[in-house]
Amino acid sequence: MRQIIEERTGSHSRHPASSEPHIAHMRFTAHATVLHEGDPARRIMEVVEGAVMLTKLLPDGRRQVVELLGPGDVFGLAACDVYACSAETLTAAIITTHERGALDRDPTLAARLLRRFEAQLCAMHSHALVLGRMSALERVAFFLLRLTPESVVGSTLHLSMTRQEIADFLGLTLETVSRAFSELKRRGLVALLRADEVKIHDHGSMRRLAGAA
Amino acid sequence: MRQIIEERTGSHSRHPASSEPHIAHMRFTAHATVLHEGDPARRIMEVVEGAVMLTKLLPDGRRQVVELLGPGDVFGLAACDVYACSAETLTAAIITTHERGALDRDPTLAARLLRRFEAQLCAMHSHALVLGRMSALERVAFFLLRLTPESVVGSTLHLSMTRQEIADFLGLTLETVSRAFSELKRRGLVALLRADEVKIHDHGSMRRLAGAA
DNA sequence: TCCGCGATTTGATGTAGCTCAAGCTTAGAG
DNA sequence: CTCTAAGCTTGAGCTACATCAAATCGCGGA
Repeated sequence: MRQIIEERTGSHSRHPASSEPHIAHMRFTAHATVLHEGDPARRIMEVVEGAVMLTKLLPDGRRQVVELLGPGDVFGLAACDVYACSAETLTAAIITTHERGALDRDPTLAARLLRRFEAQLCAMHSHALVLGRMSALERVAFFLLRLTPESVVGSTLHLSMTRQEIADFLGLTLETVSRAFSELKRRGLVALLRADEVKIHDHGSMRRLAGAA
Repeated sequence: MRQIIEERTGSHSRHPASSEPHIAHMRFTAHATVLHEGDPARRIMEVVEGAVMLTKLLPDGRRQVVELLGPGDVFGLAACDVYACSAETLTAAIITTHERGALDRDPTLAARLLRRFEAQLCAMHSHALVLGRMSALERVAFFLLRLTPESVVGSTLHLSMTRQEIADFLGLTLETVSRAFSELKRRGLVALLRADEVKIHDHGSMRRLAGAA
């Protein structure tokens, strides 16, 4: 069905499409680097399948996971001519790319990306509220409720992120994230089947914690 | 030159275009509410002139200013069918609106908005890094360096926001913002001509504080 | 099965920024 | 010019989260 041309693994996949502009889809393993903040921004990318995180670094090494992406989401953006964020896969993933010029030539593509940008911008607005104004417990509750439908298997959520990655997404430390999970468990709002498998028991309380958003 | 049809003042201007879809441009005074979070999302809006802030509220009243907009920036977005943020003018402003359906019909408009969405999404990514990982002093330095060119008069910046608004943008309290201004002044990085007029003396140090971004 | 290592949890202590509480500054009205 | 009120600054103490430091868990390989 889908045209899969290349297989990329590990972290050796820097701006993979730049040298082979004809490639339509690329397959990545989990924990692969798709592109680096600061590299020349040649193409716009789209998640076809899997999960990707966008990160930004400060010179001293502090990291922020700025966005979590699922199928349909767009990345590889640039304010000037270099990528504004790095992108890493969280799971095995399939990525497709578009030439930047194609946005002007292909109105259908433009319309689709426009819709997706709107959704992603709204998600960023919510995230700003989380980062700027919510307590640690509220942030973790919000995070669990916002996990993509893809990560829900039966009634349990599968987190494909470490505590450190969650912490970097929520603007916390890994210890604080861990304590928040324990506190939610202690209060009976969730059960931790394993470190990366969560079952939500009390959706109402969780939603109240997360700001009823 | 520009077609100005309506004059709106104060906070009585709720989704002003919804009942008069033929209106192209609207003029607002400073501190006017352009639209409310949660109202039906009928139109997409664009800042023509002036400055607008987008805010989100939590049920208990905590507020986050999620985005600061200048000429060309787009707002009035919705993840579902209601506006995700409220919008208030910071200065006198001129706003234009587009029917949501026009995005599909008008490829030129779509292309323009696409470019702007990309820029705004990149700005949100930076803002996430600020909110999630920067100290109070760094946030304020970042804020001062990112003020729109419009607010720069000669060599001094004119802040059209109160300490509370800046605090809500940076995820701080107004006291902490005030202390950060005082600290920057004490260190000789800026001069405070008035509460709302700042002159940057040491751009290098400011840029270093703001993460050299 | 046992071992080893990375990830997680938990505990003890430190601190940046929040909260509460005065004063101070400034612009606008009378 | 004086008065007032809104906004700003500064101080003192508190608290949520960070930091530092051990355990403990759990999975892949021998």
